[in-house]
Amino acid sequence: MERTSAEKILEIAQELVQTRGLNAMSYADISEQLGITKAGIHYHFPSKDNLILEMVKRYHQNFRYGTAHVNTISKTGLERLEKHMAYHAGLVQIRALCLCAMLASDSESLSEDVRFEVQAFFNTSRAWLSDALEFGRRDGTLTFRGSPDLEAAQVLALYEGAMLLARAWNDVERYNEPVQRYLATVSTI
Amino acid sequence: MERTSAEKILEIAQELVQTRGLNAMSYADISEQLGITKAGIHYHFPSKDNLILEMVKRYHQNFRYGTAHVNTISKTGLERLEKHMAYHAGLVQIRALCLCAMLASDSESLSEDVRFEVQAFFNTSRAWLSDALEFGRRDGTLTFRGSPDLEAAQVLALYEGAMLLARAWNDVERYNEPVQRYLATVSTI
DNA sequence: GTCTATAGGCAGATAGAC
DNA sequence: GTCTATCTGCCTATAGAC
Repeated sequence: MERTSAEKILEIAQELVQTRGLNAMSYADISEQLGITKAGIHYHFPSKDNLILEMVKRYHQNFRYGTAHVNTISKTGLERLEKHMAYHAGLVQIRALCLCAMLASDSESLSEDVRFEVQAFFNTSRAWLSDALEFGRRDGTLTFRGSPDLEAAQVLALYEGAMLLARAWNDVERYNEPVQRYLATVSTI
Repeated sequence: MERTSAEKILEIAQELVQTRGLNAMSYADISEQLGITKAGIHYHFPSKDNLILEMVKRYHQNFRYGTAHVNTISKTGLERLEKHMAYHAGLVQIRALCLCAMLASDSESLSEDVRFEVQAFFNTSRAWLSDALEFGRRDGTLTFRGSPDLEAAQVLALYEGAMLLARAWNDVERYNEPVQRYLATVSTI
């Protein structure tokens, strides 16, 4: 199965949004990187809003696939968390933010449809984190007080914030420092 | 001492950047709210980059004044933290992000000068948080493991991330939930 | 200091040929 | 599906009158 033009567009556009922000990404930028004209992109995605909506849906779906994969290859809850954090370190290293974190900051420029999809993504993230935490508590690799769901909300805020701060220096250590410190406090090992 | 035009411009522009983002704020927007023309604004701030630079310097300075005031009126370290968090809840309520968090997300659109000022602001924030934490540890109202500086970095990431997430729902409770939970874990009371 | 007028560029989007 | 050509509108910024 070959990658279609629509998929290539989404891929390139997504990286541009994650690194530059919604309003600093243009059809001209995608056109330049992909090698087809702006009009060609409009054939696949009539409006920018439409493009962003499909982008977030795809990002959300890829997140589901990615976390499902992490679940299968990880033996412990701690391992799940570690892999999750490592993945986000990779984003920081290419100067990217989580797509939905970037769109949350550009929230006022979004259509209602996109805002709902962004919320849905964060709901999925929180639910997955909650599961990972609960899993780790049961297998004895993680320890924390209170409900996994509330702990998950806190972890989510922590690493999204850490990614944002790391951007100010373009230094992945600004992300790793607080995140590793958190992992050390919840890890029983 | 009356507020000068330059000050009014900075004030209005800052709120626009905090609520909409750097690239979604224009001289036309400021012009509309302030009642003087775009050319009039260019007289005070020749370029947008210049305007943003002055804005961040002013924001940083106001942060110093604000935290110094919090220090004088607070009896405990816990009280300092609580006031700090309450201030940021106010920002969330008007759909604003911390100015420097917003600019960190728009980092790729910034001049080097502005990026340095954003870093300086975060350094000041972290240092103040570290002091508040240490103060609280000594007065017995706060408890946490390890160095106040590393704890400060984590707290900073936590509430900046919580503000970002709260934006996705435009719901201050999404900020309060993780932040209050954090305060509960460090409070000895 | 603030105005009118305008330059020059880039944005998102469309029409119609191939 | 992709192209060339073009539209309209907004952007930052400047010139010059008052």
